[in-house]
Amino acid sequence: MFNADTVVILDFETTGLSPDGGDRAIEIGAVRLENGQVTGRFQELMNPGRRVSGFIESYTGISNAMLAEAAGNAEVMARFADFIGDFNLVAHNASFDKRFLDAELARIGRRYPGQFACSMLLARRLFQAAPDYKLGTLVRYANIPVEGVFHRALYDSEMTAKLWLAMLSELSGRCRLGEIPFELLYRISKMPKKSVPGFVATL
DNA sequence: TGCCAGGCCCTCTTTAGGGCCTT
Repeated sequence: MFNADTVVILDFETTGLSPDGGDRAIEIGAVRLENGQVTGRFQELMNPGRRVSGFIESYTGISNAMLAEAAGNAEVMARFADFIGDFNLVAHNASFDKRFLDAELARIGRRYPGQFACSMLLARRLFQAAPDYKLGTLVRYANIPVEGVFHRALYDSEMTAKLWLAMLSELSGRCRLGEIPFELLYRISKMPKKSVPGFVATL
């Protein structure tokens, strides 16, 4: 197998774009990848204690009625902190999900020790010919079958996991490494774009 | 009252501006 590291790939649905501006998580979805296989899934709605906008209802398909029946953020995020444990994390445009994860966990006094990698940054370096770097575009670019609706947390995390595996496959096809550790992917995702092809050729 | 993100990346750049990506 080309990656023996276990990673948790996650996606939040939220009330808006900025936790600093008062926005909250309303759904968390995640898959655990072990040896390239999905070995765990997590999906829960959470009630942020306020109504969400009509825009968010239509964007996510998550209604105020659905959230009214959900457990509160603290209860759900505590379960999610147990799920991620000390594994490394991945999300598409991770700077967004990391802000919400940090904010929601800070509210309940929980932390995570792993590194947080971004599939969008890695795609910009490994799929430089892609037309753009939206999750849906990259999934189609990598010829990953689409069989659900984007903008729900578990589905988007499943698609991000498949994209992550497609990038692992792409990289393993371009180098001689038998196993590609998370640390290497993380390092490539932070490298200047121009230096990536030359670096990969040395592996 | 009125406002409302932020990190990355490119370029007509670095004493900056604007588009992308996430909800």
